[in-house]
Amino acid sequence: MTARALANDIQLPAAHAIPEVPPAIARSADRAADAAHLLDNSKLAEPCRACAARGGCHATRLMAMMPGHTASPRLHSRTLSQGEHVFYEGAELKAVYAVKAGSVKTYLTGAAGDEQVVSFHFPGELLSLDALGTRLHGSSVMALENTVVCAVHVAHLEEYIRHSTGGLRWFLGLAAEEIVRHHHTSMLTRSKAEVRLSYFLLDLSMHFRGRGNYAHEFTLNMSRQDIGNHLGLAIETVSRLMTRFQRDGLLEVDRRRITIRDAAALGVMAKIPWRSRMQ
Amino acid sequence: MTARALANDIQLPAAHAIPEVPPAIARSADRAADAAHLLDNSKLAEPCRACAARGGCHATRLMAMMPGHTASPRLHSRTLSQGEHVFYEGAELKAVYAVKAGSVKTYLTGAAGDEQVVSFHFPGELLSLDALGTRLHGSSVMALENTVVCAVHVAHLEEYIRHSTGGLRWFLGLAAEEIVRHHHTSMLTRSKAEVRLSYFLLDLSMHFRGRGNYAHEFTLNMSRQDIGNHLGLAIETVSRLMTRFQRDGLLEVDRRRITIRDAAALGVMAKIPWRSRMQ
DNA sequence: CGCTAAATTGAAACCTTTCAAACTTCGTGG
DNA sequence: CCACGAAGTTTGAAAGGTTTCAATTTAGCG
Repeated sequence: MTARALANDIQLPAAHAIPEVPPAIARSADRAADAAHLLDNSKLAEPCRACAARGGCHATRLMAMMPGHTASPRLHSRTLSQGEHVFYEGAELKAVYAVKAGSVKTYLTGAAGDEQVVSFHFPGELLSLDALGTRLHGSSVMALENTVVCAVHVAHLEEYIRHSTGGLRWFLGLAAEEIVRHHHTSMLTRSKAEVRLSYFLLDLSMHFRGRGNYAHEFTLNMSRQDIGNHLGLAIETVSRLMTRFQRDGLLEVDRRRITIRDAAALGVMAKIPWRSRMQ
Repeated sequence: MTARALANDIQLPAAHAIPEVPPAIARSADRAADAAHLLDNSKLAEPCRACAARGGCHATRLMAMMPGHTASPRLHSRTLSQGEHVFYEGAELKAVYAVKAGSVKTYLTGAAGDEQVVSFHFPGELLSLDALGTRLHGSSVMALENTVVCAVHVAHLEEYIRHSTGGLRWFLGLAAEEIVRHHHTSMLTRSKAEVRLSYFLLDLSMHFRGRGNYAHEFTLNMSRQDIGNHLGLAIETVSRLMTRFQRDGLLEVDRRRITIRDAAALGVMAKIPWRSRMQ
């Protein structure tokens, strides 16, 4: 692998610039997280309300199953700065995490140290579901900005699914949703660059709309590098397409600020079927 | 969309050559399946034993939860010929299906009638998990050869997860496995054609090995068109790569019969990490 | 045995990546 | 508060890989 190729990969912050992060390090990081519970909730509750408005916020669900959640929920929360990790691939699963505020990226590390951004996650979404089988994290999660995550012990999750009303249905729906998302992204494999990027932007737009924000105006929390890596495109291609989309009046780009001007045309380009959740 | 582009899409058999299959049709097909239970089990049991040997056969799990499974399991089974559908996208979910014998492909239908092969499934695997949330099938499933599927009512599945020992753990693992598979395939998005195809062949090889068959010699149940569609490659590219792989001594290709000659080299080409389940 | 579908092979067009360089932004330190 | 350096982004030009178009060969089926 050339140095050029590596340049398109994720850059770990200096403190974590270790070729292979040993499980021991990751575990100690998790222990630190456990110690950082009993956090101020005034700020945490805010994004959850936004999620609840949507009715599909998984974080709210998880909050509801925490002991004493109504009055003053004692969450096992953790704040992260940009670049900090929630957990590393290979680490032991100690809890399922929900994003409370901010945003994160999930990525895999290849044999050659190269990395692949699998997905981005926003408030209300769960993070470590892929570890429920092996009990080892199959991916790493890094904060894209100042972020708050909430940890729920797996035992609590299992109890909730097994005994709570609607808990099982909730989880079945969650699993199904994950698979459907997989199906959608797999359609991008055969698509051209413009389809991938337009789909990505619209998907993001719908995410923000679902959270009660403007759908046509938002800021990208991730770098061009992350976008390109995630979509399987060179960052130059992403940049060029952004420019072209703006030239064609589809959207306005100001650094990481995106304004969608012609959502319909963008939808046609993304080849989004009507039945899809993004209409 | 040009006629040429459509040529790479799935061709429905004449009997089903309807642009949009109405849910009514799909539902009647499901009803026919329900009527076709009480099937001969002598042949059905065989692939299940093979799965049981592996220890991870979901069909076996599901069989175990059927009433009276030990002596003469009364399975809601259904036999399909090549080209027949288990269910169509948009149809109401009536049961979760497991492949008992044969093989199927799962695909989505786009707005323009174009289609995308999402995955292939073999004995022991479950099919309609993506419908557990909406209770509507999010994808269509077609038999690639003479195939037998077993239907398990969702209520039974839920009861099993909730009350049976290890049932929940089993399902959590299943969901996690699905997500991990998603992660792996998403790595192919940014890969070149040779990586995609070599990964596909090795993945298939491991599938067969897990089922007690030879890992280095197997036959492709699907057409080049299906392979190309699934991998996001033109069928010509698939064909050319097959030829090249053979020329380079990586494998031998005789029509749909594949013999892997140099699995190590193929693994290097596929960039498979050591920790992966495919070693 | 002939027809039709599937698969293979060749050549040109197209798209994306790669290489290279300039430019902008942001954080840090003077 | 400004300057500087590092990182991120944009833009151009050439190289490479994949698709498309076209034609041929092979296999499957009635």
